[in-house]
Amino acid sequence: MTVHSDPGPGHPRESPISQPAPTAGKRERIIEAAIKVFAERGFYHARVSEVAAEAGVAGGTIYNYFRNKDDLLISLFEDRMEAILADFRAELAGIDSAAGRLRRFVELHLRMVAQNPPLAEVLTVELRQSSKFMREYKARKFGEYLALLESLISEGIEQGLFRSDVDPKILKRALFGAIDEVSLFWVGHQRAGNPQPYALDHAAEQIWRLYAGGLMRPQESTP
Amino acid sequence: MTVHSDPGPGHPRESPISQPAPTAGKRERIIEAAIKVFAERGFYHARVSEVAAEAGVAGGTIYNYFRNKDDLLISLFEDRMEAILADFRAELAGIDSAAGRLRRFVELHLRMVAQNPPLAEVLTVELRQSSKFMREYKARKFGEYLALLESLISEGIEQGLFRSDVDPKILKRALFGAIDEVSLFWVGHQRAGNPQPYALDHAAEQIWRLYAGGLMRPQESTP
Amino acid sequence: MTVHSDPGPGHPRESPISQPAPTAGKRERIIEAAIKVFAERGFYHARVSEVAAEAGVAGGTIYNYFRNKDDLLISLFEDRMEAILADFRAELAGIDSAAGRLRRFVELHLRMVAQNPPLAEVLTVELRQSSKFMREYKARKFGEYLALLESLISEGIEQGLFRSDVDPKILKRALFGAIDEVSLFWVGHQRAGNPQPYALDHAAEQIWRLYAGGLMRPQESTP
Amino acid sequence: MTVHSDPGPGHPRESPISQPAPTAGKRERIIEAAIKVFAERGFYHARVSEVAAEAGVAGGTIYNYFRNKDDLLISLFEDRMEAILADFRAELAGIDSAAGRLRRFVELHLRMVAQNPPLAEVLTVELRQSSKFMREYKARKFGEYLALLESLISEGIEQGLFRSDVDPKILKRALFGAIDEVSLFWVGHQRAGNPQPYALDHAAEQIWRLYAGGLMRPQESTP
DNA sequence: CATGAATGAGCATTCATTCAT
DNA sequence: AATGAATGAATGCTCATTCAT
Repeated sequence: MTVHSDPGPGHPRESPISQPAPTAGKRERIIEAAIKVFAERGFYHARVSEVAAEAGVAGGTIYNYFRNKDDLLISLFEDRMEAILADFRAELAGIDSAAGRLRRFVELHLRMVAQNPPLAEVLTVELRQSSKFMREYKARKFGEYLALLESLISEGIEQGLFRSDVDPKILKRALFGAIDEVSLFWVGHQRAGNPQPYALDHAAEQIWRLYAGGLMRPQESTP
Repeated sequence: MTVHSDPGPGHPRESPISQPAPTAGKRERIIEAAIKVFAERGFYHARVSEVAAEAGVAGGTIYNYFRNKDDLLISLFEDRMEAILADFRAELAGIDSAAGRLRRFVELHLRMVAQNPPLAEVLTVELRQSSKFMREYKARKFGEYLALLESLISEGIEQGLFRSDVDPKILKRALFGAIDEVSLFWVGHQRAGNPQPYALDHAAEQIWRLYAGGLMRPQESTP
Repeated sequence: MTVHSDPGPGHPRESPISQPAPTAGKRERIIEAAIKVFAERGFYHARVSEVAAEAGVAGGTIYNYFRNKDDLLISLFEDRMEAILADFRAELAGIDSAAGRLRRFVELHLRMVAQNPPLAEVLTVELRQSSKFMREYKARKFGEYLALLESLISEGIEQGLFRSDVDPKILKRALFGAIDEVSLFWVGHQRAGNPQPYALDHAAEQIWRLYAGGLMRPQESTP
Repeated sequence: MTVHSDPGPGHPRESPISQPAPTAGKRERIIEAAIKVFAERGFYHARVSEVAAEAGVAGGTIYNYFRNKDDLLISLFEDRMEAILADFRAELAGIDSAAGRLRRFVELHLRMVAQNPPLAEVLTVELRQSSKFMREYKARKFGEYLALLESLISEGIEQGLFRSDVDPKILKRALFGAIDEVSLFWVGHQRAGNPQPYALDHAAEQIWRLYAGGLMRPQESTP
């Protein structure tokens, strides 16, 4: 499934019954370690040996599971984005109104940030840097996330709930950028040892209220 | 003024009368070169020697004007941010209504992006990475820009134009994030050789309409 | 007999009666694989895992039969040189004249090259490199081959067939070097996908004629 | 002239007047060091840092003059082969008879070996190994040396001095192989701390006598 | 005996920075 | 001030070897 990364010796994903393979979870542990280390030190300042130490494996072991440092970042991204997308889709499936779904999306993103700040940092900050190849890769993969967001806006328009003069191509980015920036500041503040600058659910409410007000047709009021 | 960077042999800013010193503009040329190279290759992939070549100076010359590579990025940031802030303040000074000023802010940011895409890339992308020191530095310096934005929102609330239940601390970040994301996608698209995904002034209008709708008190309509 | 290499699980050579052990031939398969891989990639570029793959065994299995990579090369050398020497001695046993035996030696060497080019490459090229220890080892083991050659020349002198002013110590090396160089060029040419630069039996005749002319006393003519 | 290697900062070859450039001789010193270290330890066992230490420069300096370790070997080869060829051509220019020229060639090769054993080792041993690219490169460059040898044989045939049934394509290799093997054994013996196994000029005489006897038409006698 | 995942020593190479000229 | 050759610390990656299963 992952094209660019060796699934690793234990091939954990391919043993459905899976009495824990000898290497079960090793790939996972490396990814977890990478998220932590990349978030703390930044991708370029992080040394592969630090990731290995954090994962409790030898340096060379990383290369049994990932082609190189770049591939570790990409695989991490792909792996976690897939899980997040699946989670989001499941959560949104039970909600009828486009407005409710969009609101839920905002909440879900910020909940994810609150539950796993280092992951949020890595997913949104680290991949902006790195090689041209990785920027392109990220753009592609990240597109799915934005496509989901765009579909929520488009649905709202189709349902006659949102104003018809909004451009979903632009507003999906505007909304994502808003959520992302609010998240990252919060995450950075935490890391620096400061108290929370604001509660994330308060932020979710603020953002949603703003966008609801901007998106909805005049007669609608914020739910 | 610049604490961390050597103003350089010509000290151009300090000789107000100054017929251009023999090295006048050398510091400036290096900064211009750095913007170009950092935008193209990313801060970590850019080599100091590439910046030097682009600026038409020898590698060692960079170090007559900047302490090190980090300092070059920071100085660049400081230098350009000051100019941008001064420009924005001048532009906004002539506008009365908080709504008009906020709208103008969005337009100015996107105009800046359109006029100098590499600068936009460097200012918003490159500084997210880098060392802990630089992240903190950026947060501080960047705060002025956000403070300006916050003041515009706060004014709107004080003037009774904007809803009183919005949190300017959060919404300034939401608005900045929205503008930034829309900008960066546009910039990245351009760099990749693609046609523009959207016109930036159309984007400015969309963003403004959205935020206006969300910020303004119900009885107000988008201008 | 083999001091430095584990004869392996089947110990085939030490059980003279022995119906082939379950692993019989595994050591042999590894050696064959090593000859192929070392010839193709060179000893230093060849990876042990490549040899294992070529032999159809797991990487670790190599180490049940050989101490390490160096030992694999040495064992290969020893093994094949013994077989070659036995073959040569048997072939030469039936020839009376020293001249005929020397001529046959040249033919046998080139026939061996033609029949097994990769082996020829490994035996003569790869062992020149490698560690000091291996160079010395090779010198010793290889000496037997040269000793055979020297004995043929010495016999010719004793028989009054060859000139008495030739130095067998030097000429054995000269002759070996000549045969070897002619062989290796031919082998390299083949590997590169080129057509044969010359027929090896033509080369054998040329070399023999040259050495016969140079070695034999004036009144003698090439047999 | 050298295509694949940076001639280095001082560009010593390009300053014909050459008051010693600041880096004069640095490239040369590195090559000398490389010859010594490669001969002692073998190309693959030699570390770049050892070459640097031997040359009295920092590790990184090597890379101001050569692209990488391979390029150092190739450049070394090219550099010295050119000098040797020029030397040989000059020496041979003053000799009339093909036989005399061929004899001189043998003497020159062995003289070169005696004067610079490490160079002889590197030129003939180290380049046989290494990557496919280098093998091909060597074949090309080394061809010039062999072409000179072939021309000497061909001339002898044309002059009616050598037998017309000898194949210069094969015999040039046979002769080179003979000289080379005799040389390398001598060199290896020296390095191992043993007394010389034979005098090199004695070897030259033996080889020449052998080839003269084999090449010359029956009525000719060795000069 | 066979396996192959795990190990970690080893090393070429890069590139920011210095400093003699 | 400007230069650019020299420096050497820093690190990603390879691959021979081990050993638990």
